[in-house]
Amino acid sequence: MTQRIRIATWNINSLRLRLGLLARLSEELRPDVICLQETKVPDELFPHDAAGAMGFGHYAFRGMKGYNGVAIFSRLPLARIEDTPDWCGKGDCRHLAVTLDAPSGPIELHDFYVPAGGDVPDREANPKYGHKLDFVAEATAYFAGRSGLARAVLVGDLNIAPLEHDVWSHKQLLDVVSHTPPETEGLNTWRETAFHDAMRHFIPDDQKLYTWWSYRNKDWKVANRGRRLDHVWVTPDLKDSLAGLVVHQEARDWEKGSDHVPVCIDLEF
DNA sequence: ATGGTGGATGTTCCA
Repeated sequence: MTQRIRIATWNINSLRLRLGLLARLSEELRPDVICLQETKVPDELFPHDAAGAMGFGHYAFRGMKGYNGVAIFSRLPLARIEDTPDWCGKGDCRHLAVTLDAPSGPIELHDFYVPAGGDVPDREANPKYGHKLDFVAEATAYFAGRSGLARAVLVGDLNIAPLEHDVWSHKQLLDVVSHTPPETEGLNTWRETAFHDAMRHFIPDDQKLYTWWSYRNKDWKVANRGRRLDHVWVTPDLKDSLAGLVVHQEARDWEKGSDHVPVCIDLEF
């Protein structure tokens, strides 16, 4: 008897503003677990009724006022992993880790929101860019120290498009934050510590693949100047369990939608 | 070379 688990990741860009669209995502894609980023809701204002109303009996969240924020809604029981680093010592709410109680056995799930990094790709001129590179380096060191990590899934808005065909124009974006060599090399090194790129498992490297289109381009579909900023990674032992990928591109046309679209991965055991 | 849009906040930050 095979067990299928669907895990979704979505930068929702305000949980409270888009509760209705989250319900729509839940109905259209029927994920077992949804990892959210940019919830932009402080913990004391978290909408506690939302998860249950959408059929998710279990949830965890870490938010702050105005910015950042991550949350996980789940049909499977989950236990929060508490002893995770305070990345760059900033107290930001950019990472949530849980253990999912899946029928096939526990799965360690990491939900990340990597700093966007500002506009100028220069550490000196733009401290946000340095923060982004430092965050990636710290995360790399953390997972490098987790030797033997298995049955783990890492998802989130990593704010870096690492491959040539993760952006609409590799050459034109080499100096644009999200696709500069220090970022792409850093992200690839992080992934290689312990993970396999689950999206590129299904879509070859030479095919364009995007999860984000800027709000600043009105006719996003015509210009199609997208980037793959959202990612799903799995430890190598889960590679043979990968059973499907959905990049829910139509969500970019939802009324008052996010600039990111949901991504789902299916695991079959 | 610039500005374009959107969310939370509060007269500006962040993306």
